[in-house]
Amino acid sequence: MRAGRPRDEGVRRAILVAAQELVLERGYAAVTMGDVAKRAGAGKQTLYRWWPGKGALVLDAFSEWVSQAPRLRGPRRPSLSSTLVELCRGASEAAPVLRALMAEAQFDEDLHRRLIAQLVRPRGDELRACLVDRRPADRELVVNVLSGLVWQRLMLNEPLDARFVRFALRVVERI
Amino acid sequence: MRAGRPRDEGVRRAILVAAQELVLERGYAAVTMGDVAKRAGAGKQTLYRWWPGKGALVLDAFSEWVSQAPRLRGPRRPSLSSTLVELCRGASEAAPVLRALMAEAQFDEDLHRRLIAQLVRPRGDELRACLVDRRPADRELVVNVLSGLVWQRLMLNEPLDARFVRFALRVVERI
Amino acid sequence: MRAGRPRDEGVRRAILVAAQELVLERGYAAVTMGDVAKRAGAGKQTLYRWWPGKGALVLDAFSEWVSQAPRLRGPRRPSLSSTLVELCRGASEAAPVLRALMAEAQFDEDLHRRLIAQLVRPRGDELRACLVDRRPADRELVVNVLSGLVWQRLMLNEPLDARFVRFALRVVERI
Amino acid sequence: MRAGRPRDEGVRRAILVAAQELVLERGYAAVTMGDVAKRAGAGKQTLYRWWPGKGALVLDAFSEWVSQAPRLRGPRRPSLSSTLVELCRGASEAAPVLRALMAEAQFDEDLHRRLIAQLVRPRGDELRACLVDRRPADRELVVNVLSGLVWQRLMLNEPLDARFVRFALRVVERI
DNA sequence: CAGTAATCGAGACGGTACGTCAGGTCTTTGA
DNA sequence: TCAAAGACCTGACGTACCGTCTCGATTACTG
Repeated sequence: MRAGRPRDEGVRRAILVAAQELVLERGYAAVTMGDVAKRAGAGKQTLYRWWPGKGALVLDAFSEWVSQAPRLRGPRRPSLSSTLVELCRGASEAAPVLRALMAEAQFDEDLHRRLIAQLVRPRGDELRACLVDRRPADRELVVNVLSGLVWQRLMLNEPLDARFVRFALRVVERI
Repeated sequence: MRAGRPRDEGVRRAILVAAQELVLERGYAAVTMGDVAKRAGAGKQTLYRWWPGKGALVLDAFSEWVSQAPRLRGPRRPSLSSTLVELCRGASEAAPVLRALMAEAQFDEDLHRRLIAQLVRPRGDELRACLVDRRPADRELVVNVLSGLVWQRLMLNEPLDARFVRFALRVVERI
Repeated sequence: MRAGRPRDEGVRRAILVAAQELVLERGYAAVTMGDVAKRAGAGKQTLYRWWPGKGALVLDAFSEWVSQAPRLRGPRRPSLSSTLVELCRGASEAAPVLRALMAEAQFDEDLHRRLIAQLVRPRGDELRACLVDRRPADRELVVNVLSGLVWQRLMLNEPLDARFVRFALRVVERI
Repeated sequence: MRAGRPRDEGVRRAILVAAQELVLERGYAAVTMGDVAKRAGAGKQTLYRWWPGKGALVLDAFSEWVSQAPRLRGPRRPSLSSTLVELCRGASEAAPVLRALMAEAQFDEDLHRRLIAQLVRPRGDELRACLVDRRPADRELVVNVLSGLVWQRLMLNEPLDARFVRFALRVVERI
């Protein structure tokens, strides 16, 4: 093992919790690294030791939050519609954070990569998994269209509600 | 006429030109209001008198730029494919600015409204105009899908090239 | 007479009144040329046409105010003590303005000259007039000492009250 | 010891030196906090962390300068005349700064207190120390008169030369 | 009585400094 | 070596006021 004092896992969790709370309270833009440090009872340096910036930190904070959410993990393959409903529910709740992260990622190459790896790709994979009985080319097509509709909806700040889900499913069944 | 010294049109144009040049040279994030003022030979206050911030200013600068671009204005209704090609060409050239503006708009309600009114809606309308022979419900569906695909492509920093256009058209003809 | 529209005397008075009121309401430092113009219903240019800056304007505004004050103008030569009392009363009332003007004059050569000509010298002359029966050398000495004591008192923001007058008179009778 | 990085004494000195140099080169009014920061290789925030504004900073810069000057510190009590000569020499050299500080203090209550505590009172005490063989009441009287004469001379921008010293001493011996 | 010249209110303009804020790094003490 | 605390440099922010300018409108005198 590496020499020196080991990383304090409690501190890491405190930081993520603080980041999450503050972002939910004030919104992403109104939270600073210093705020998070203070709330977590940590030093700013400790934040920067483990995360390159606010974006990556908040991304981690909400990755955990999302993965804690009860996802449908039955033995049977989930249907597209139930998956889409679940996905929209999550995206709707976390909409302000998702918007902010995607926005910040436009100015930060590294965050952009992380965001795609931790959020965009996994959601795409979930959808893809519901389409195993489609032709591979069609599969990509549908995944692209659905993901495009959802992200556009987020960035334009329009609701990801049941009406939208019906709309999206109507599109898919036409393809 | 209104009392007082009238707004100097030359200054307005100089500011927009300066903003455009600087954004193209250095990229949106690396340009400050002070830079634009200096390049335009204007005072910062003059910028803030007419625009609420960098986002709105750059949006105006590129709105004019876009509207100067030779758009297809034939007497006949343009085809969907040619419109999409043209739209992707424009979006591809201005991609860095579009990404930045959409990103900034996530943090700025006012800019969000302006962006939709000056960029998002007009492009949607162009597409819609090519679809007059579709059923109204289908029309909205197609416009949404295409616009979603394009914006997603922009935010994920993937190329809006000929291959993408073919892909998008394939989607549309299935609907 | 010179061609062109003649100076509007009403405007001049309105500006002086506005300056005076504003300075009394908010204090010298918190008043701007723009404020005075607005209150007077005048344009800023009109202010700058007739005064070089805030200092000179306020000086004029309070010169008139001071000269309106009922000064002892009897047929007989006024006594030193009554003159000093009167002078301290005036200085005490206008203390904030006097402090500000003298302060501003330290940064403005022109205002410095005006201040001496319109305020410092006249007050010295009033004192001098009470000392005609002293030897000329003594006279200057006393005037200098008294004026020094008063200005020091102003700049140090100490009260110019009856106690001070007694103190000053005690000094003088020793000389 | 207190936690956190301790104040960097070198930075503090660099700032004071920079302030002093710039004020001597350009004059108080032509120096900005930003100038001082740049010259000192410091951030503006660091200046504002330790001083509330330009006035307090320059006051500190010249307080140190004055205290470095070789003051008469003989075993014997210094004479009034030699003290006054020395005081006028210092005041004469630093006249522009003293005028500016006293002026600024008229607009800034906090600076006013600092100025009196760091400059006005100490000089008065030096004079008072030369007058221990006078009656207490006379002592205050003389100190007030001398200090009044000096400050008036400064504010009216008249020379504090040998002639003035003789004049002042003549006044005192009459009292 | 038209023409000239200066005034006036209004407010845009270039410029300069302000004081604040956040980002990210560095330097202590202490565990 | 990690951690908390907080000083530090950097650079942009948006505001305030300065003194000048450019309008249209007004008001005298001048030819």
